[in-house]
Amino acid sequence: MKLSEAKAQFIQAWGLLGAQWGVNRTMAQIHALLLISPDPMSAEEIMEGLDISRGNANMNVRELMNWGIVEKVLVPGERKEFFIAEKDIWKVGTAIARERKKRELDPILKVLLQLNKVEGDQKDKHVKAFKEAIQNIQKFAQQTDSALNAFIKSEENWFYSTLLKVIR
Amino acid sequence: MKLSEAKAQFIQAWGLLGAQWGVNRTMAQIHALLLISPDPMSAEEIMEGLDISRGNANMNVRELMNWGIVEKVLVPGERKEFFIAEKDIWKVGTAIARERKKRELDPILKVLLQLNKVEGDQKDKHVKAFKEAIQNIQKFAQQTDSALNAFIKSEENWFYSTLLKVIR
DNA sequence: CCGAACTTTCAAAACTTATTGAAATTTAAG
DNA sequence: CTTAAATTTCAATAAGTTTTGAAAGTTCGG
Repeated sequence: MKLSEAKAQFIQAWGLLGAQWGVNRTMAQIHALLLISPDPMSAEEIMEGLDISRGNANMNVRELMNWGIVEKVLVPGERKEFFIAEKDIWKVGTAIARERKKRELDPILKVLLQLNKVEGDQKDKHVKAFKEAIQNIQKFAQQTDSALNAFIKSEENWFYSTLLKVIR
Repeated sequence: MKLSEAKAQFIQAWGLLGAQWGVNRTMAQIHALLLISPDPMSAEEIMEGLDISRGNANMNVRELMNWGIVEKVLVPGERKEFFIAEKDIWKVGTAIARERKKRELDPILKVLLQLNKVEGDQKDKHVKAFKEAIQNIQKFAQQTDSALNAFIKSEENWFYSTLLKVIR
């Protein structure tokens, strides 16, 4: 397989994956493009590489920076801005986990807490079924929350353990 | 808070969560409705409860059954079909994990395997960057695959440990 | 078998989300 | 400063997804 073909395939696959994760497809594709690029890329290069408009490129690069997995770098002697992706995929994973937890798990935990306050006769089977369901879900959600927090935090340990390997 | 209000809030929250998980909103809402219902519900009751059309209800109930988290039950003396949701939320979690792994992780693992075959001069920095990126992602993807498989399998253990608690 | 009750399908319409591109704004070199 | 290059914004539009509802299909009691 030729490099150009392989690149195209990877960008496509990463884009599809992103789309299913609620990340917009272009955002994931830009990330893919930067992941496999040996050098920082300019907005122009991204636009050309993916055949997208300037506005689209700008918007999605910004969002990737918000997520903390793409950075702006300045190339000496160049007026333009260049971008690079975080190449440690574990960091990317924890960044995604952090964002999604914020967007998804945290709000539902808040709602579940509220819903425990439902009033009504314990003997009413509707009330009983509701309370039971909410409590089970809450228990599960809290377990998931703990697991995710551990994963997100693990980034630090991973970083240090990698560092240890390098300096030894 | 009144029960009716609490139900509406839960259905709404669960629907939003589903939407962000790439599950269609109505599908998640039907699941929520069934989760908190003390009795099996008919297509009519679902349509009325969520104010959706017959077609929409039918389609999404079927999909929930494909995912293995909703079942058809027959109520003696009734011509209609009724539906119930899996109430063990851990099972629901593993069912979702299984589906998403199938839809998302498995395809990218396949692509990554292919992409290792890229040909080209190892000294070309483009080739080098590409191979490195792919290998790192592959490693991470395989770790994730193992973790998910363990989680999906854990359902059995969970089931037996719950059973043990009950029969003791 | 027949017919009524029920379920499924699917094309068209409604709704949602992403993209474009041109205008407005910002930036930095001279 | 001024100017041109670069970036950002955003209204219009395109693309994609979900929902509806009526028609077709299925099932079952009599």
